[in-house]
Amino acid sequence: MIQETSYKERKVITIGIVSELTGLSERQIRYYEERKLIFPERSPKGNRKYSFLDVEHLMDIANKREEGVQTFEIRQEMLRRKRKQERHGRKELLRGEINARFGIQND
Amino acid sequence: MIQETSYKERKVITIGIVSELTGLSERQIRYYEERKLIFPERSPKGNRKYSFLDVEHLMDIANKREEGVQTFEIRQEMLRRKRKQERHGRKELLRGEINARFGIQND
DNA sequence: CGTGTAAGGAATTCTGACACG
DNA sequence: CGTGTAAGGAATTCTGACACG
Repeated sequence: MIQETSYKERKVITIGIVSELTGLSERQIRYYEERKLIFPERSPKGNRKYSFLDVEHLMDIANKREEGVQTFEIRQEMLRRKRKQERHGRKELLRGEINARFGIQND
Repeated sequence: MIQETSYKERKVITIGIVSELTGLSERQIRYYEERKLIFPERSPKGNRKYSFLDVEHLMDIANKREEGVQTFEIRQEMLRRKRKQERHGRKELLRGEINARFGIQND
């Protein structure tokens, strides 16, 4: 858990390779970024860098698009899922704090 | 085990990013390839592609070099380790076969 | 809306070579 | 031996724009 971003999350893949990996055109990949579906980092001189997780997201997006789902709908789903996770995260955090004070001692 | 090369082994990182990640110059990285310490794949048009595992190997190589170890020595160590692993692999395979015929039934 | 494409420029990468120690 | 560097070319990536449906 104290790990610094695992392989899956590290942004190290250039757009050309992402294109090969996903089968999407560079145009499409850049457009999905414009629509805020994907968030590459940038190298010092401005080149986009993606993670394996980004690649997986892009493949999910590609599937949704094939089903005719529009980008703004995909975005809404993403945001909904994210908010849900945040609520879950806060709940876990709280559980941890309560345990720390009143829970079972294990040290 | 039936997984197709995990994130760690997939060759998707270009030399510029490997250079950033390892602190080595591109010249050094290419030279270590020439000395057969590292084996990038190539994109259709000839660009080198590395995996995270390659990046780790390069960092090990960098450490060895700082200690003054020469590339051919690093190579020898690599080969020794590899042969040892192969022997181990064959042993495990054999153990599996023996078990399959004479071992405990578990199906 | 989602994607293709031509345009022009900037950054990346490649190879083979010369240099130095 | 290990690494830097300048050289020239090829491939990559970037942005903003026009096109089409």
